[in-house]
Amino acid sequence: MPDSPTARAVPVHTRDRLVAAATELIMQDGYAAACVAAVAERSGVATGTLYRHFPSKAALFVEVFRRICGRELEVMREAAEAQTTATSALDAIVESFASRALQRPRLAWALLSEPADPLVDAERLTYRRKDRELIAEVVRGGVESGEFVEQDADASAAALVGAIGDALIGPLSSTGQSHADPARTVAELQAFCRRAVGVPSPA
Amino acid sequence: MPDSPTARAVPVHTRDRLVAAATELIMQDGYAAACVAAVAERSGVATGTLYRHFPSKAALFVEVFRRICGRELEVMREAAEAQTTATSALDAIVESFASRALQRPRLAWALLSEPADPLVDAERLTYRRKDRELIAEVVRGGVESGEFVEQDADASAAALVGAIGDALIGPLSSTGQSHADPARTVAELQAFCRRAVGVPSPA
DNA sequence: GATCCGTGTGAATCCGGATTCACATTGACT
DNA sequence: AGTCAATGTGAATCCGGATTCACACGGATC
Repeated sequence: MPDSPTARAVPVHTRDRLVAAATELIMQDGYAAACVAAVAERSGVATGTLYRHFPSKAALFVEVFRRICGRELEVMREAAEAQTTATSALDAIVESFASRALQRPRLAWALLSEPADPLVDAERLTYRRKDRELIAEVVRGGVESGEFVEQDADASAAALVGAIGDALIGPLSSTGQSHADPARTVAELQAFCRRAVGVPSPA
Repeated sequence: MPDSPTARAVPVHTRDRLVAAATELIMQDGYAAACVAAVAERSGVATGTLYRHFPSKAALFVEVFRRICGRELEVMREAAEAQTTATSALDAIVESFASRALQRPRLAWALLSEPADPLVDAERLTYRRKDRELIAEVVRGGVESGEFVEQDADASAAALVGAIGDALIGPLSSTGQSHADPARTVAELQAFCRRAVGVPSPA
């Protein structure tokens, strides 16, 4: 039975190759470098082919962002849910976010603040909102359990998202300089966040 | 002595008019709406004239950003220096930043995170760094005086800048919805920042 | 084997701005 | 008056991409 219908020569749906190529380009050189021509070339297809699978460049990248951000969010959520206290959940979120951002700084920057199409920006905001919601959830839990002081969970969550993002990507924004000591940076940030939500000082 | 040399018919150096027009456009509709044609029209000159005073559009907007951000920074610095304790200085910075950002949300967003030319982005980063330095200074003071707990002032400053920015403009990012209760938002943010640097709870 | 559909091709085209430039105008200085 | 520098004009031009489209090609269906 040569060449059965289901066992085609690993064509790997072109659509997926396009998404993969776009993802790689963003990881390497950010959104700016991810022009249609580059994506097509990297996928081994012509530029026109891209439009057989996506109505526009923006649509392709919305999908790319959706996939990446979705996974990131899931990782954070799982990290948080594996913990038993709000404090350790907060630590876990920071740790998760930080370690991944520091490993792929370019990607982190692209995801968090690199200029992009309006459609892509909208997608970014959607996920940022989800990040806030996840953190707000943790904060609410901490306040209820008495681990954290009384506070407006949504306001704190917004501030925490900003703090985490800026502390990690702010300093190295687009310029390639990395943090001197990642572990220390993360620890410092965790301490900051704990204090911010009012975890009693360990001293 | 009709028409003395110094009393020209209020020409108001065209250069300044261009800067003013560009500033107004940014305040109203953000960077995206500030195209060369619009700036020129609003200044009452032709597009070509812009290039008599600036080598490029980016150069014009770098100057615009420099002026605005410089003033904002100065206001924050003065607000901080008028205080006698690090805690009140931190409060004053947050209050200053917040009240101004909430009054001109569109401008705040343009200044903090709207996509712009690389040159303009670079200017933005310069001022963000200065913001960090100002706050780091305050944090250092607080740590020394014992008002704040021991911490890495630079790391905390980066996180604080992010927290303040996100808490204020994050939620309303580009979409016109404003904060329900500005005063409450500011108070909540001040409390967050105090806790974050380890000011002993007022309770 | 005729037709159709899904897919691929890539040069030509379109598009939104920024930028240029040949041509005034005006005031200053000789 | 004559020259020059500075400034203004705005239509024409340029430019970096995204997007289109007329033209294949293979496999499936009838």
